[in-house]
Amino acid sequence: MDLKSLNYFISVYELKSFSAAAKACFIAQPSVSAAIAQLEQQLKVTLFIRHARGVTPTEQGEKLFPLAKQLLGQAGAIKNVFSEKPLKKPFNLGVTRGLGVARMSLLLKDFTSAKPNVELTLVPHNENVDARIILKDELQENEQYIAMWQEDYLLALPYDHILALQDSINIAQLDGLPFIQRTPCNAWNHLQDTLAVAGVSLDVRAKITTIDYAVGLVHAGLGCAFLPAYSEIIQRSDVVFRPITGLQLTREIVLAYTTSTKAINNLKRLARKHAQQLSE
Amino acid sequence: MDLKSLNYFISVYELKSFSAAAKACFIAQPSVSAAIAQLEQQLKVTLFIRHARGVTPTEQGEKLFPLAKQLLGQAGAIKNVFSEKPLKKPFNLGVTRGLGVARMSLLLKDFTSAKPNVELTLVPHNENVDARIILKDELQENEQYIAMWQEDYLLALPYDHILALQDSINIAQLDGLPFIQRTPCNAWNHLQDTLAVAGVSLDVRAKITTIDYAVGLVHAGLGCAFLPAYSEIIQRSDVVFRPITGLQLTREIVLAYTTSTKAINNLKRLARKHAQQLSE
DNA sequence: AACTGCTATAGTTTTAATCTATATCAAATA
DNA sequence: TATTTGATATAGATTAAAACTATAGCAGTT
Repeated sequence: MDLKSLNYFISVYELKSFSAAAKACFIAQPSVSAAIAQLEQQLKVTLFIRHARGVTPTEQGEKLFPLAKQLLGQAGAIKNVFSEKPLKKPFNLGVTRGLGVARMSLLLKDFTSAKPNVELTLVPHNENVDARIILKDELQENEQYIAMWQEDYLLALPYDHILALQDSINIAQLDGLPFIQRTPCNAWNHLQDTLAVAGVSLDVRAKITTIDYAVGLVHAGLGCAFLPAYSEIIQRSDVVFRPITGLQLTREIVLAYTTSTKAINNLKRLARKHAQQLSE
Repeated sequence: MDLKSLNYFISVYELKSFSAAAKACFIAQPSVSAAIAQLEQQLKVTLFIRHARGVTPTEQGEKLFPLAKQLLGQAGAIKNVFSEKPLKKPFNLGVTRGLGVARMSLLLKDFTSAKPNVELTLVPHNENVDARIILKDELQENEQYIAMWQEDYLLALPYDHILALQDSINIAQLDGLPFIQRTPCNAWNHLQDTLAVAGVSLDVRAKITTIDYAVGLVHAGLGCAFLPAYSEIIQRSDVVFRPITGLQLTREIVLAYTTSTKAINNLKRLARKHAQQLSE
């Protein structure tokens, strides 16, 4: 298993086709065929079901994809570590909780790379800022905004949880379930209200502030959690996300600003780009 | 850049010798020489200074080592993902905050893999448990323990912070420094006491519960933090850890238990093994 | 000074990746 | 229904890369 064959795997996965992947990777189709077959042999799993027209990933293929993506991303990051370094200049960005460190890092990395003279400082979102990334609920009257990310709240389950076999979960099935409570969180309050009406109670095993840690504990088997299902936690193959029937909660994340400077316009552009990328 | 050449790099780095690495990797020395030269050309950096007898890593080589190690570790983990799966059976493990999700995951993965009939549940450390992993300070009278991890509290700095150029930081240099406060944390209280005596005050920019998030914000440039410097955060190349002169604080993490069952003995063995590994 | 131990270079051999050609199969189209 | 199209798999050839053996060159040790 090497980076190149994983790159071919990712390409096949995304394009659902050996020949398309071969084109994308500028090699011949039989090379892709052989590389995937070799990878399957090395990992002792079947990664794709071959059809007359294209391929579909197996469960194992689905599991490998985010892992391969991450590994290649990290390899790319290693290469980046050794390139040039820019100078800096203050830009205060307010951030609210639970935005997702990884996607924020990608955005902020782009922002600071695109303008080498910008020195970013992250501050709590209720301080004096140049711009801020917050929940739409948190917008103030003097602020304009652009939409960034929108996420449904879903039930996070360990991948081997019995309920993970269902496409969705009904309220009654939550009764007595070990649960990780995220607090403070409006959605949690909504969930509690809905459960109370239905006469359902949860077995709260931990109270956690950060989404990342909540996901980590779901994975470790501590219980389930009700979380905004954004891309970087959905991509985890070890945690499954399922909608709760009759409970539809969404949060919207926006870039808020009061005046448009050059740096803010640049950030707006990047925010749109990153919002678009993550919705694909 | 591929996994194989990074593996050779790691071997050279650890053995400080091309020929020793060649032996360890079961290839000829000139192949190692060529592979490292190729890697240096690809990354456009010099990784090792060649001596008549052996090599020493450059600053860039030092920087690449943890990154390469992590990448290879992750690649190995991908391979592990596709091996067999065991059945389960309850074992309640209490865990205190700030243990480090990654190293805990490795320990717990080993634990659950070694005994396929054990179903691990993580619970807060003050509940009824089979065993718990806690700070030594948190030990109770009826508990025995084995030592696991010991960590000095160090100042975490963004890698490009001016203070990062020093080997250690004196108290006066902390005055007015943007800071991420970790709370609740005994070491923070000690730090505050020491600073108060010295007439030094910090510019606290955020209050964070989790160590991981604190490190994330240090990296993002929000400020510095005073954190236990355990392996997985030390390995980050984007955050530098420095001792504070005249301030020596250490925390000890232990595996605590009241009775010895088979599963606990197995966990004890693994805890020792993991403690040993992380001290190398 | 001679010996030892190391890295680098040169040229050769081996291995792996990739190529072209084409068989086979299923889906789409006329 | 027959034909065409588009896809993956297999076979054999070609190319590129990895690794080899041999040895030069240099510094350190005895």
